[in-house]
Amino acid sequence: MPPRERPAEYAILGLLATEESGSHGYDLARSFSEGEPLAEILRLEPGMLYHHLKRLERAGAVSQSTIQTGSRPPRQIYQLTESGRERLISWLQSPVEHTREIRLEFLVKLYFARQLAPDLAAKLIEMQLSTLRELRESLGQREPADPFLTSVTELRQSQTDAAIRWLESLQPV
Amino acid sequence: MPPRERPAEYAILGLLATEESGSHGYDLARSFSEGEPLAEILRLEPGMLYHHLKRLERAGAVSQSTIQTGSRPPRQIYQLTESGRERLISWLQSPVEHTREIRLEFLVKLYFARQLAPDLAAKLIEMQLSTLRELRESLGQREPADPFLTSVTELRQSQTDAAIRWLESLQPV
DNA sequence: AGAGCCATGTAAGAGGTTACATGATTAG
DNA sequence: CTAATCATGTAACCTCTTACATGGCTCT
Repeated sequence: MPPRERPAEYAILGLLATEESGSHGYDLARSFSEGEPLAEILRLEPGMLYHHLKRLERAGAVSQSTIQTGSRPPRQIYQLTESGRERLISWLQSPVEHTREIRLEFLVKLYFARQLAPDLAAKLIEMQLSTLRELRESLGQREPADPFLTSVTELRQSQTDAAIRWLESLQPV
Repeated sequence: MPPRERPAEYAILGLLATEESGSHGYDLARSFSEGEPLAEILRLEPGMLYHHLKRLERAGAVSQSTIQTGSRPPRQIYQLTESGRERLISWLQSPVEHTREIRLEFLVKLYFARQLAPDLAAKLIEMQLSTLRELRESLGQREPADPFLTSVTELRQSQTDAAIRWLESLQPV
């Protein structure tokens, strides 16, 4: 699981973190369907959901057990493992590096950080702020010759400024 | 070629639009390599570049001719067709629909619109502004019950506001 | 009786990344 | 003589999207 972002998988871990007794695919799918807050920031079709569950199981982040339900297809119950919980927590404690990742990755982190531990959310916001402030600093120091690249930099600065101001507005919570 | 964005293919068309006599893959690749302004907004490795060229040829947007260069592998010269030019122009005249597409798609449009025809760039900026203003309007009318969704909406509003202000700063040009 | 829910997936394909294959030529 | 440049690609591998397959059960 290590390589990249894959926010969907962490969202699954996040959902399982609040379900002591585990949960099955169809159940998790509901959290990603229309009307649910998560669906506003992250879309996840059944096909991919089941795919991610298999991957997480192979990676040891969740454990799987089968429950017969009579006539229906048997439920695959997934539970967060200790290793899975550690990965989740460590992910929730790392800010995203680019402004464009605020809209998806960071929002997912924030959503679960708030649910699992409010102080974790506060720390996350603080770290994200200092990351973006550093980024903003480095954008300010560029001096491109090309007028087009000047515009590009100005766009990035203004997007980053907006994200910083938004984060600051969250902070007093 | 119709379905989706694929800004890289339009960037190729854009480069060919300023080369009456056509250009070959290796040559185009230079425009996407480090130090070039395009590389700041769009990365394109050789593998994908050649792949796109084949697609564009199949779609009739470029025409291909082979030139023997003695010992080296023969150059494949690509030229923009009339149909290709029409697609490019029509693409340059359509604003992007979401704020997140400003950073890539819109910047590519702006880059080539400015090079090909300044009045086209002015029109593009104007249309993009009205699209984003409409979007901003609709974001302002939401009233989510959930405090988390309120934050999400505030983030989107602030990002859209920043993009609008940036576009306005471009306009007097 | 038919619609929609439960519950799991597979299949096909679009689109992209990274790395490598080839083989001559030119620059240091 | 070695490294980089020219010039074309292929191969393997991911990720995600969309659509469908299966088949019983529940509600109206």
